[in-house]
Amino acid sequence: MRDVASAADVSIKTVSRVVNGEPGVSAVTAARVGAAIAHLGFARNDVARSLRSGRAGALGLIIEDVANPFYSAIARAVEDVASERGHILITGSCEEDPTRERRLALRLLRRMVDALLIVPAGSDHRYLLPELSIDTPIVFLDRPSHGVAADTVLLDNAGGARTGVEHLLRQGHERIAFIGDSSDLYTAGERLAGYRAALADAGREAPDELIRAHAAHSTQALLALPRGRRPTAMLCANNRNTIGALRALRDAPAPVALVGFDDFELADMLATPVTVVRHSPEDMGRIAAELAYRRLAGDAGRPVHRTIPCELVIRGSGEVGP
Amino acid sequence: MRDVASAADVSIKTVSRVVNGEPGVSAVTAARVGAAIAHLGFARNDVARSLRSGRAGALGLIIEDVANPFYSAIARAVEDVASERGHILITGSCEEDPTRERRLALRLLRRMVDALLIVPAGSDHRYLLPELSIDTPIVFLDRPSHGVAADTVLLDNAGGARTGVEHLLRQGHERIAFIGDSSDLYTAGERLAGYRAALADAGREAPDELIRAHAAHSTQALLALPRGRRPTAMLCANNRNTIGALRALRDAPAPVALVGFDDFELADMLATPVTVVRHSPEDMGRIAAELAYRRLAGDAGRPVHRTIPCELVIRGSGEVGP
DNA sequence: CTGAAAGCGCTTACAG
DNA sequence: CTGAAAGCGCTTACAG
Repeated sequence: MRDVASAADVSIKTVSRVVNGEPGVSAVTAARVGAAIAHLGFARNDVARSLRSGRAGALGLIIEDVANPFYSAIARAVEDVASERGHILITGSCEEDPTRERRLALRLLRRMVDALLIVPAGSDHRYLLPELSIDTPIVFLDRPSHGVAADTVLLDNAGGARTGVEHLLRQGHERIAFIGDSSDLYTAGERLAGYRAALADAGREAPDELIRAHAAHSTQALLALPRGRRPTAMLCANNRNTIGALRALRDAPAPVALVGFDDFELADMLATPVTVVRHSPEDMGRIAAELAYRRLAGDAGRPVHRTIPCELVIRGSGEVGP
Repeated sequence: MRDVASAADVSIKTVSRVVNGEPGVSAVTAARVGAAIAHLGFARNDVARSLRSGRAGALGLIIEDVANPFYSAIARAVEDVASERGHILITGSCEEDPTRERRLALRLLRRMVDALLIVPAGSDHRYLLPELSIDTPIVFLDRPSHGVAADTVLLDNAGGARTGVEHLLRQGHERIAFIGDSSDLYTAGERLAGYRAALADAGREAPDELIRAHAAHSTQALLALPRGRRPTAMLCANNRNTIGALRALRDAPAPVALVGFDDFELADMLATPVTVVRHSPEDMGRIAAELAYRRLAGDAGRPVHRTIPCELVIRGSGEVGP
């Protein structure tokens, strides 16, 4: 910028004005500066700009794994919102590891990201308290925060699971299994609660032997149960669980009804197209980013909690009778 | 840092030494500084650090779309390599738009990324020449650069396509279609060349009417050809083309053999499991990132070109006879 | 419409 | 082992 200034015979403040499109520069001066910029191949150094202004022009996003379609859909939606404002997106994968979550979060905050969006792996976010008080908006996605009050965007986990189970009950199923991850995981716990609630409303209880983790393995175990205790239907709590169960069911002697939580590519192309509880990860990412920008625009109201709805998509696997 | 220094009654240089684990600080002093850091909740400002050192501690990655599994696998591999070095990853999706590619590239370079990895959408990269001469390593992935010499990591596109077609020829197919995107796209063009080469080696030519873009639509058109001109097999040039063709083939009266370029999730779970030409996008991302770090470590040798191999995975759809 | 001065928070390049 | 000074390249907050 100093070189441009001396080439155009102006001060660096005037160069700064031209580079940033600020008003108050005569057309003649602006043209001279523009020519010098082009001639020298000048490009603004945004690191220096960030240091002075205190804002990096970047959003930080921490997810479990970018290679998982659910999270990459979120990342893409967040990127689109950031990009509209000329901001960039910094993404980190924490692999369900609270230590990595924390390390990544602090690393991004040291970069002075304008806001931090986080799908938390840990269950204690008090380490973020100093940042929250320092005016960096933090938004939680998919899972709630612990120990700090912050904007949050969740799915209707319990409602979606309930809808799936109610659908299976309507087909006449009596024994409906639940295949999910450990209910320590927030979303798995909520979906299990929805499953239980649907059964309770129907006057049934959920036998412990029908509630399982480790999709592929436990589906085989369920199929090996004696007739009468064997489930005729199952709710799979996420896309990985569903795919694991489908692999195990491929060799099943008798058909088993299946509803999966989360839609997935090619669900409609399998031999028996898969009925799913669908939602929009794109909406989750977009809404979270918009909440962050609202805070940056000065909204200092109480933390906001938004819920993304779920809907049943009927394709075939959930309509198999008992 | 200044506050820490005065709290610990040392200079900021000493605080800097402690924060960065540099040697030459007595244990007593280090402990006093450490206590002040903990007490004040100090965290280093990495933007200031980057400005002074000239390095952001970040890798920039430009891809077509993070939500596409091929690219998210690359992004994840790059992130893992960057993360080992304490670096972060900034990702941008350019949607096959040369203007967005350029805008994103310049935006990342203004942030002083240590290196830029790019899956190019455009066909003129001379706009990067000033940066290359300024010692920012740039690595091209999946498609070659134009007008600048740079490290490049490509798939064995032609070889992979040739392998797929040779496999279909061995099954006795005489009329093998090619379903791909416009051959303006580098990878599509290379795969088409491999297809042609395999047919030429077998003493056959590729009739123009069997070479098509727009997978779903043109698969239907091919099926509507009169017997004798109708293909009995097809090579699909990428994962999107394959899925499009599979949707169209679902209602086909007679089975058609199919080999797809790119593996994809659930390929083995479809009614007829899909034979594919498989490769490793993870290797592509990892190798590209390693090349970038080798340059940063001082390697100033000639641009390197690496090729990722392809292999045929036999699953069923490619073994359907004519 | 234009510019001089200060400063963002660190690291560099020294000196002692 | 420790620190004083300069400077990275901008923007801020002024003054004229």
